[in-house]
Formats: sequence, C-alpha cells, structure tokens
Amino acid sequence: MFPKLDPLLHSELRLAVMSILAGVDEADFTYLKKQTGATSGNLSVQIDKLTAAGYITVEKGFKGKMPRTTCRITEAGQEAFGNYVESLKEYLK
Amino acid sequence: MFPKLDPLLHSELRLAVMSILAGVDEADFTYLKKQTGATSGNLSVQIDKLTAAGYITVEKGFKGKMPRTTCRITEAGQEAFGNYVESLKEYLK
DNA sequence: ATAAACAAGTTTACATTATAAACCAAATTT
DNA sequence: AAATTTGGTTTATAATGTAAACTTGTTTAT
Repeated sequence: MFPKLDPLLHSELRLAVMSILAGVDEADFTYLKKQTGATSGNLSVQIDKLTAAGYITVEKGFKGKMPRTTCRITEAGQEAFGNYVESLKEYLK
Repeated sequence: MFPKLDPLLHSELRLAVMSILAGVDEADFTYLKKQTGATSGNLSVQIDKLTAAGYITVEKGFKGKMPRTTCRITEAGQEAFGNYVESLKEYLK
C-alpha cells in the first residue's frame, strides 16, 4: 500500500537539489546554494551523498581563476527522482 | 522558491499514518501497524510525536478485555497535512 | 492450576542522518 | 600587505529513526 521511499531522496535539501537538476542541464555549487538557501557545509555533504549514489555527477574546474563545481543529474538520478515522485503520490492521496 | 517542509510530516512512517488518518474517521494501533508494515516500537514513537504536535489524538480503551489504542486526526493535523502536500508539490515539479 | 504462547504496546539503546561551526586555500579588494 | 570574499571541505554535535528488549495482561494448552 505505501511504497518505500528512497531515503536518499527523502531529505529536504537533497530533494531540492535533485528538483533543480532535473530541470536544467547543469548547475554549479553557488547556484544550488542560492536557490536552496542551504549552508555550504550541508550542501557539500549532500552533494557527496547524491554523487556516491550515482544520482549526480560533479565536475570540478575553474571559472577564470576561481574554483567552480558543476553538478549534473544522471540517468539513474532522473529515474530515481521519477520513482520517488510516483511513490510519494501514494502517500498524498 | 523551495518552501520549508514540516519536519514532523517529512518522515515516511508519520506521513503514512497521517495519510491513513486523513481518510478515515479513526484507526486503531493494530490497523495502522498492519497498513504501514511498521514495527510496534517505531509506530508507538511516531504516534507520540504526532500527538505531541497536536496533529492527532489518542484514545485508550478496551475491546473486550484487550487494550485498544484509537487514533484520530485533528483539525490542526488536517491543515498541516494539506500544507505539507502543497509545499511538496514545489519540489516535485 | 500452571506454564507457554500471544496481543498490544512502551522503553531503551543504538545507528543513521542532518546541520552548523570551524577551518582551509586561493583570489580579490582596500 | 592586511583584510575580506569566494568556494568550498572537514569535523563535531544535535536530532531522528529504528530495532531489540521489556512490560502487562490475556488466552490457550497441559
């Protein structure tokens, strides 16, 4: 009746990050931080978890001389996000 | 952009309990346990939290000689659940 | 009548998770 | 060249979730 919710996505910040990444080609750390209002530390940790799960990829480079961390959602991430949304609907109706 | 999610409801088991209670007049402990598949311990704890928040009420009585715990959602609970659902939609689109 | 098993929970202890505070390195501004 | 800002990471602590053990009383079997 109530499907199990993916614990990796059932977190306010990780869900917000995935929600953003699901809608854009890529987003960098600073952008995600602004949009979510998260602290850097928290965001850094949650990005690590999503990366470890294979839901996003992280590319480190430089914009001019400043470091820049770019995130993208993966296929697996898109799928997990879709599944999560479907599962959640069971709880909300 | 991303509204804060009520932490009391953003929990798999508490959400399932609220989802059930939102749709029925009342439900007892055993019923909630069966429907959610939760362990008694976990269910007991989460019911306490929902009660402390004023989202549900608990009435203890007996069915024959056996103890029976009946739960009902409150007005505040209905409202919080509705708000939560609305907030969550922002994350899913 | 007594012991064993079951029902309905509660309490407690542990593991996981989330969050914030402190820190770091390099770049920029004053 | 000192102070501030950017872009993060690491670490320590607080909050949360979960399972295992326990409690109280009931029913069933011996």
